[in-house]
Amino acid sequence: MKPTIYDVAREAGVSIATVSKVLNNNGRISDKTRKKVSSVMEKLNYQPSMVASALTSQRTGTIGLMVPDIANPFFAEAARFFEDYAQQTGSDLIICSTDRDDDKAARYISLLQRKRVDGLIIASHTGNPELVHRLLEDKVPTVLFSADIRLLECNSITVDDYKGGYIATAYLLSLGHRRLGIISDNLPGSRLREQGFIDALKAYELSLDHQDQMVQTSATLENGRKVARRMLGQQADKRPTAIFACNDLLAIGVIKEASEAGLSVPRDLSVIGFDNTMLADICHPSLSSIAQPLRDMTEQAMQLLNESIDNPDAIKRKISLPPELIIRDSTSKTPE
Amino acid sequence: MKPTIYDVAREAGVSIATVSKVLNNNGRISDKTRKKVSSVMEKLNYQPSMVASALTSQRTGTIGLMVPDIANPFFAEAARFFEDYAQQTGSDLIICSTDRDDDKAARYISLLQRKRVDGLIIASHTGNPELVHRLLEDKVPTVLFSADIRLLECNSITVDDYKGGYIATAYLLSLGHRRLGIISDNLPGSRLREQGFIDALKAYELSLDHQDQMVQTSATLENGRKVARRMLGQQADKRPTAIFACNDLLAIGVIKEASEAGLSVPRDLSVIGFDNTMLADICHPSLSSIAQPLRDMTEQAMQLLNESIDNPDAIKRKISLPPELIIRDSTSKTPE
DNA sequence: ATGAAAGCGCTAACAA
DNA sequence: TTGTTAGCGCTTTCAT
Repeated sequence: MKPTIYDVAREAGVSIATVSKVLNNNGRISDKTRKKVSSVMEKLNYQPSMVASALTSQRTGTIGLMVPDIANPFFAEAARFFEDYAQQTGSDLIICSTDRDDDKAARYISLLQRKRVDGLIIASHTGNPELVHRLLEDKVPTVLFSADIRLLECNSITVDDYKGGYIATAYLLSLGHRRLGIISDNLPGSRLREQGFIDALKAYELSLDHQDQMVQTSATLENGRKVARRMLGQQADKRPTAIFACNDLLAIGVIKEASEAGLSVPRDLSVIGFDNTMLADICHPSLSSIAQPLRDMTEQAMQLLNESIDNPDAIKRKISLPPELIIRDSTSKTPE
Repeated sequence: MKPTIYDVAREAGVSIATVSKVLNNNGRISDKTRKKVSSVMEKLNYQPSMVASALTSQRTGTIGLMVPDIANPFFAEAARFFEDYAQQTGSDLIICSTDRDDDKAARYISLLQRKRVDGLIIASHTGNPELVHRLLEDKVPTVLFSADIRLLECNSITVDDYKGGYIATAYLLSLGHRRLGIISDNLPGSRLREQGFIDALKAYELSLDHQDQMVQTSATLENGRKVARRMLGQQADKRPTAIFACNDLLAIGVIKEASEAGLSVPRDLSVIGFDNTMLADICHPSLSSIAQPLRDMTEQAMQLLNESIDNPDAIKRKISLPPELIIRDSTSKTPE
């Protein structure tokens, strides 16, 4: 069996309280006994049980990270940052993919609570605010990430979606484009991106002529293609010369479809995405995109979470960080 | 405070043993008390502490997954499968990114042991077999994933790397290519892929003329570009007409570099990758690749791990699964 | 500076 | 069928 604190104590000829003290480096311990105990620990290859210490200290040192799908590059990249920040405080991450399924999310939340995680980061928008509401009632330290529930008094970190939509659009307009299309998904953040899009058009005294210039779909490459097919199927003087897709996957779908339809990106069509995932670099032409400041966002989120863990009654904050325009090869000026 | 088993027992007018029994659905309990207890649990919103039960049962229900980097799509995709299989047994995953750094890996292993995870999946090749060796000595249920340490008697799941290298190469040869290049990384599996490459050449009575046709580098897009630059910089009748890259990222680097150098893929150069990550679909032209059967591999790995958890002395097995050739648009016949 | 002892919230063997 | 009780391996007062 694994050695316990008792084994160490016996072998070192001290009490378990003493061992605990050198372990946690608190209380006053003479240098001599500290050395003695330490050497015994070494010798026995003692690995203190965090499950036992969690039982007494009420801290597990693990935090739960809920994402829609860890195989999605945006969330995988975010998870990596979270992991790194967690590690700094000696914590680790349990990762849960919800597939944006409320039942699955509920089951995972329940599991994480039974595991007594110190806190929760919810990067998976669930359609159901009730889930988060219950967490708040139970005073479970929680922060929403890259998604917010505005009517709920909860911690959240988001990119400024409205501004992101605005600058993406303003950029396309500045390149001379006047017929724009937007493809968004069905998440709350995307409503804001759409609003930014519309307001940017207004600033140029433009507006959307017809439905087909603004469509919502769930975020897959295939859906990007489908929508593009429809948008680009219009006659040449009606179809958009630039498309703003609310995430990179959709944008790449557009690029692929355009290429296959014989349109050259960016010569015949400019495309801009959102999220600036590693995919933006990989597709061809490389994708201009609106970057979420992931590193800062995760850092702020962890900070908020840690504060919330230290003081569950701390006032809740909603923090929004600025997006950044990343220009690559999928956008260019209009011909004339 | 959160309600405990005592609260439930008191409220239901029974002993904690009874509560425990209805909780775990064992022992004989009358229907009446079961109902009573259940309703009290419901009413109090009782969430049994898994840390307490872990302390007694010696099972935490969590398994550790060590990967080089969870932001790497190959491992993110694998993690997703692992998560799904873990969920079936009510477990969850702690994910650790090692960056292939032995110290970091060692620290994570230590952390996971202190957390008393039920088992470890190591998908992160560490240069140091000693780490795994120690786990084996401590009888920590462990399985190596997509990497093996051949001299160590340990569980492992791998794709048949040799065969993968062979069929990739045989495929290129069947297309008429005779001047081939290979770019591999510095992992053990890649040695096998190289061997498969060489043996396939032999079967056509070909061999490598010179060093430049076979280079090793670490697996990044940028490195793929660098190597491609060198390979393709040779005069036209010397440079390879097809390149086998030992993973998708390198392959995509090659494609990007070739395009920029004015070569058309696949007309002027065929490229094939390895791993068949989602990136293969996203790049342009889409990438032919050797698929690792991730779903099967993860399933087998979880099965091996579970057996190993149930019986730490179970005999160790090394399982190798067949790769599959996935043809997309980055490969084609030679002109003549 | 060190130790005794009382929990933390469960499980499981044994009694009743 | 139900309850008593002794752990599981720690932390933390409170004595000494």
